[in-house]
Amino acid sequence: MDKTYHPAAIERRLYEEWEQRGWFAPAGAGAPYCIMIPPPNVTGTLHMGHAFQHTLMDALTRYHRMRGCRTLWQPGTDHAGIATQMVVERQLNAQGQQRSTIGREAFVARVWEWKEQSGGTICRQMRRLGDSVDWSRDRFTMDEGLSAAVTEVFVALYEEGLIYRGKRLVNWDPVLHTALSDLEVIAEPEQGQLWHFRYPLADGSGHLVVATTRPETMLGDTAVAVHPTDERYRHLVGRQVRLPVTGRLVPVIADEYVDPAFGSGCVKITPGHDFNDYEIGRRHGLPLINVLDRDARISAGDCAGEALPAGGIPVELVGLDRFAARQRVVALLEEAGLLEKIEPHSLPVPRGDRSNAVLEPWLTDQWYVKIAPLAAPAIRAVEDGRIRFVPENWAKTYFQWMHNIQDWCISRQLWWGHRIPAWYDAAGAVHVGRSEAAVRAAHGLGPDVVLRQDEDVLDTWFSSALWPFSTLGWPHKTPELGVFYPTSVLVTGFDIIFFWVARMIMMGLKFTGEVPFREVYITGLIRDEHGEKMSKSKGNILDPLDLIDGVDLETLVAKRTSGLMQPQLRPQIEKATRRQFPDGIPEFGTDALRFTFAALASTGRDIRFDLNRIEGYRNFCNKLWNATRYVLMNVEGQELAPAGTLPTALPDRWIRSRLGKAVAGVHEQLALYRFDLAARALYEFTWNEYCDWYLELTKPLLQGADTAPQARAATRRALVEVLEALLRALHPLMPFITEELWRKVAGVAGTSGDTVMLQPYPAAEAFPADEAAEAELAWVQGFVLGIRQIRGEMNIAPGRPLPVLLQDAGAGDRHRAGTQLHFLRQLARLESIRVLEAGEDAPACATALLGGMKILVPMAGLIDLDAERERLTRALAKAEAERTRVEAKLANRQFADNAPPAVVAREQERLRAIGQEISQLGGQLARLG
RNA sequence: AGGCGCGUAGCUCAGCGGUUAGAGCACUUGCUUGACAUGCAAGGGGUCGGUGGUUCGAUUCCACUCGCGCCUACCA
Repeated sequence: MDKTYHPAAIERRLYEEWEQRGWFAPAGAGAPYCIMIPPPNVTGTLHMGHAFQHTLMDALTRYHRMRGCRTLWQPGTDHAGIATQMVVERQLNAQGQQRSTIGREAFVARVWEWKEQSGGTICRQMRRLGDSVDWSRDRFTMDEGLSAAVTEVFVALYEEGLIYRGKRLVNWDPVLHTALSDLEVIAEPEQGQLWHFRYPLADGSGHLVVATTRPETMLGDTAVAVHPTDERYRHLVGRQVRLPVTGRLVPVIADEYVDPAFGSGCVKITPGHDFNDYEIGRRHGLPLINVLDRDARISAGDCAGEALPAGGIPVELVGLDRFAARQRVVALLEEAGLLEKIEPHSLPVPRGDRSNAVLEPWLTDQWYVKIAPLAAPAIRAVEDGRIRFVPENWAKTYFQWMHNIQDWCISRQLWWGHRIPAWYDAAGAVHVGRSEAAVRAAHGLGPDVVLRQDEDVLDTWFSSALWPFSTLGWPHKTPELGVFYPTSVLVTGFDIIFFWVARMIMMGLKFTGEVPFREVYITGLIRDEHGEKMSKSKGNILDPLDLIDGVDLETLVAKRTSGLMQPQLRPQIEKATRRQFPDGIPEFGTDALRFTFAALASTGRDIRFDLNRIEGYRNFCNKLWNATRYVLMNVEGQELAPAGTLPTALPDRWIRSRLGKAVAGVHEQLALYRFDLAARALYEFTWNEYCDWYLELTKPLLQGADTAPQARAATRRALVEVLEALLRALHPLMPFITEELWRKVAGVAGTSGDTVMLQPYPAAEAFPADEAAEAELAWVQGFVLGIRQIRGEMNIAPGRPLPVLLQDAGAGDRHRAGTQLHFLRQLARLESIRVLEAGEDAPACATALLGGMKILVPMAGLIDLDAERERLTRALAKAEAERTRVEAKLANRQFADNAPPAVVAREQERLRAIGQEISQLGGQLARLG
């Protein structure tokens, strides 16, 4: 074995073997355990958030597989409609081509090409992460089977009246030319202006003032609204104003919606271009005028397809972009003397989450899912506990959204996606069915009738919502569906609770009658070391593979600065990257990365990724590697006690007891999804107990001349057995190194099996608690620590053997000093131990306390008297302060009367012990003079 | 506006109604100790954001407050 661990040397080889031998596929007849991967964008790459979640999913998967479950981690990708279409369109544009000129069919073919070309990236990344997904079941949302499920669901919902087509205001992206759902809109406050315009009353008796942030939409105003109780305007309600620029007459109406305190208290109402105005328009039966085209340029104006009522839009405005039109409209009003004032005003501006374009509420025909009937059962499923959120607080977020849920706009004016299964005849009547043939058959439409399929595709999330059952073969009643659905747990981030989690619950319940998963474990979001969200535009992204393999600075800079949406950010990103990683990133290996993710997975919702952490866990890998090296060096080719031999040596008994407790903790924490605590339990056991104490304790046993061969064989057995179990316990978190080491150790341990991943996960009961051994070893540790403390603080060379005297040793102490002598000698580097008889005087010594006993190190030639005096004085002061505290506590009647007796007793014992300590320290100090 | 989260050592984070609040990293000191310098040993460092309350006892529970952040909705 190498002296240090080199992950690159083993990772790929082991993964290939796992995959080739089919070990990821569900096997056996155990209880089913299933996790559905949140499908990443097929043409994307995995970022740190994916790597984090994959680590947790794989840990759960491997853990349950080792516990004998029939375990399926279902992989796959989604087609990411808008994102993918945008990428391919950009490629096209770069070649001087346009989507519109090559046509739909050719374009979709190009997208498929791109998918084939780039789709392998994610699979490669997942393999490097060690993901034990069943690749034979890999699925893609645009696969035939999954597409059939989409059609089936669409038709069924339509036939039940839960999908409808309607002309409504939608969030329109004038750049991508598609409708978006509410969730795809990002509204950030931006600095704008509030324009105050005078709208003359039709009878010439004056004017009223409206305030608006969007002057250009006044071309489509169909009313002015005031609050019904607003005394200033009450008399105007029912009268008419002449809309400037267009000259149309519009009524003054009263509506509760108006806030009299804002602006002038009069609101222009544009039902065609504002969601609130749309509602007001409906309440008051106002006409609806559309003044924008699909590019958000001023159109000639139409009234839901009808001719514009009296008064038109000036020709000079038609065709102007909305922002240019805004300036012209303001100028026109100013020229007409109707501009009262302009105020600066901050307002939320809706932008598309992909295009970043300012969206327009726009009147179009779209398909909607009527959501309330689906939401109600989905709410109940969480309320009654059929689905449990972890941490449970996220249920609140879920409920809040579900209770206010709006109908879901599912049609997108894109070419890449599931085409809507609806056909129109020449008269424009719509027919929905599983295929054109089915539609013709169902409606008796002969071949002479021309049918045209709806041009639109479905929201990508529509197909993602079916993922838990469509991947298992639904609508067919496949065996897998029967075994693995409902799935066990969904692991995902809180950012897609609405997009995905809620919709899966609704669709799952609707189409299978069962919840799609029993638990939802919501992870935090990985951020950079400053707590900033990682994003391409911030230039702070890390590729998980770069942490695994390492990356040089130039490559890293190139990665972070290429393909930027805003190229002007390049210099600052480059500078920051060079500052943060002057030497690039070293190789850490997959296991170190995975252990880091697990250790960071606490309940918080922001997780800062700190390179120092991963470095620490790389060292941990190396520690484990070297511990194994030590074990093998001491065991290989040597005689071992037969398996099942119960250990008798104290260290062997102790480490098994400690392992049992550590393993119990891991089981407990994993059941709670506390990967951080599970990781910590394993880390601390491995490093602080197995390596720091146990391996050191085996040295006198194995290397000392005074140990019987049989005893050595027994210790070798314990050494190997505990390591073997530890490797199994660590495997779900660190699959590669544990596999490599386990294969070396298993043979020696006499365990058969080709792989650790199919071995049983250690049970705590296999290593029962041995409290006597723990107490005994705690005494040894206390002894050793006492000596080390003296050594450390007195600057005594670590190698120098010390003679030690024991004073006030009880019977137990005397016995232990005898039986554990060889351990004390080795670990504390003792020359000799002598027990002082009662009344026997000791020379000047440095002192350590162990229970009632004093451990004395004679000072002659070793110890600085002043230093020891100072040390004792410090300890004494500390002990006295403590005594004061405890005394005060016990003297308090309230405490003595009210606190539980056990607590009071503990304080009394504490007082006794501290009193003893003080007298011992005081005596020792006095002796030093 | 409503909802939620966070604030503990220099940094990143655990923890918890009851001994002296922990870890990793960083820091100081000493070590080529026969697995490991990606290591070993010792050490320094915190009035647990603030105020008030409940309690025998609060870092922990409650209220208020300050600071930071997120989500949903949104007044033209």
